[in-house]
Amino acid sequence: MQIADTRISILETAARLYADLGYSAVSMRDVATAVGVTPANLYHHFKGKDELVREAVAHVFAQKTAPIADLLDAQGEGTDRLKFFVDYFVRLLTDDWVFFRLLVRELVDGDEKRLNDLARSVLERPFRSVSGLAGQGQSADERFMATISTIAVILGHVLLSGLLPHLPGASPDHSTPTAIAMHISTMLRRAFQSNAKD
Amino acid sequence: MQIADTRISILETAARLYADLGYSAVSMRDVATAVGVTPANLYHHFKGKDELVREAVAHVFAQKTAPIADLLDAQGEGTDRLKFFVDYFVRLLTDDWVFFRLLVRELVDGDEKRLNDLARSVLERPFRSVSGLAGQGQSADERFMATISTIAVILGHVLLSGLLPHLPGASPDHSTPTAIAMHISTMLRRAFQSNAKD
DNA sequence: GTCTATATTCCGATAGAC
DNA sequence: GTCTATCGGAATATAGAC
Repeated sequence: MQIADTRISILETAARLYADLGYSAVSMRDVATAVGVTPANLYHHFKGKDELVREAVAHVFAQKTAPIADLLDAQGEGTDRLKFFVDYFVRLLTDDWVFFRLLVRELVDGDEKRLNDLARSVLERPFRSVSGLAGQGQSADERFMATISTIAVILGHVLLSGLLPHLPGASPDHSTPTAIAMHISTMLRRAFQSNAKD
Repeated sequence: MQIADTRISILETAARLYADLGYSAVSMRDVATAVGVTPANLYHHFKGKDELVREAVAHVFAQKTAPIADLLDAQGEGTDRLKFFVDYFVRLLTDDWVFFRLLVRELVDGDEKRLNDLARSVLERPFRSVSGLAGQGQSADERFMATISTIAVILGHVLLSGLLPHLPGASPDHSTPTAIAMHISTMLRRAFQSNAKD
């Protein structure tokens, strides 16, 4: 389309700036300048900064999370669905720096309402899909914790990826999505498969 | 001591505010008011906001991380040092919300220099101590990744802990430090012990 | 729907008295 | 070492023309 949809342009530019610098570090002027409009224009499309932040975050989450559960559910029973989820989720977080940083910012800064929105819009469907993949022989509590651990280890790896070059013994190969995903898959398989007793 | 050390008081108050709200959301006025001094006083003790932020973060990290490696190294060979580390680190992150949030903020927002400082001041010594605990029979690369995974799963669990009540199947017991630490220890033991082949 | 112009508040930072 | 007073600029937000 030739006529740019200003509202969408504002949302995506704002989301990128918020992801990089944090909400409070980005002014309405900054967003307006980056989009190429005046600050007053932003107030035509959004009530104020709070609304712009909320809608920018929701815009990114809505775009990125819709495919996750669909792709998971489409996997046949014969495939390694846990490995598929790990590969997909690692790749999503490492490839889309905006999504990852907004996700972490919401997890750290979000109040109860925003955490609830986050749970329902981003993590609930993948959570349900993964719940059945790990620790089938265990109790409901153990399966719940195993699911959390699966998401946690992926999130933690990506969060630490920027730090790896500064730790002793690191090599560039350790930060690649492929290496991370492969390591996590192997680790989770060992941890949660066939553990009748220990 | 009766005479309050204003500088220390500024550092600790600032660190708490920065942890809760983020660096750019907290003004020098906010810090001064919370401490009970005037904004001009802050500029007597620190060159400006940048320096105050850096020193406040460094102050918290220096206090909290010194005991970690010492305690780890003091553990005898016969004890379960991996379990000890997991218990200690989970407890540290869950009990000290200021430390945890500052850590995550530095991981997400830090530039190369700050990440390097973070690696050396906080994570390098525990990293070395943990490196020998998991996956003894494996290659250097595998042990490196296993160490990262150990820290990652703990970090991820704490990061997700605020979200658990909003996920299906959760109970309050899942968010307790004891339950988290126990689950992670069991998981890591299964994942990294005695894996000659699979 | 986008602009110009502006109101009002808040920001980081400094000068100088005590 | 702490204060009062203040500067110059940037923040969010609004009014009203086009």
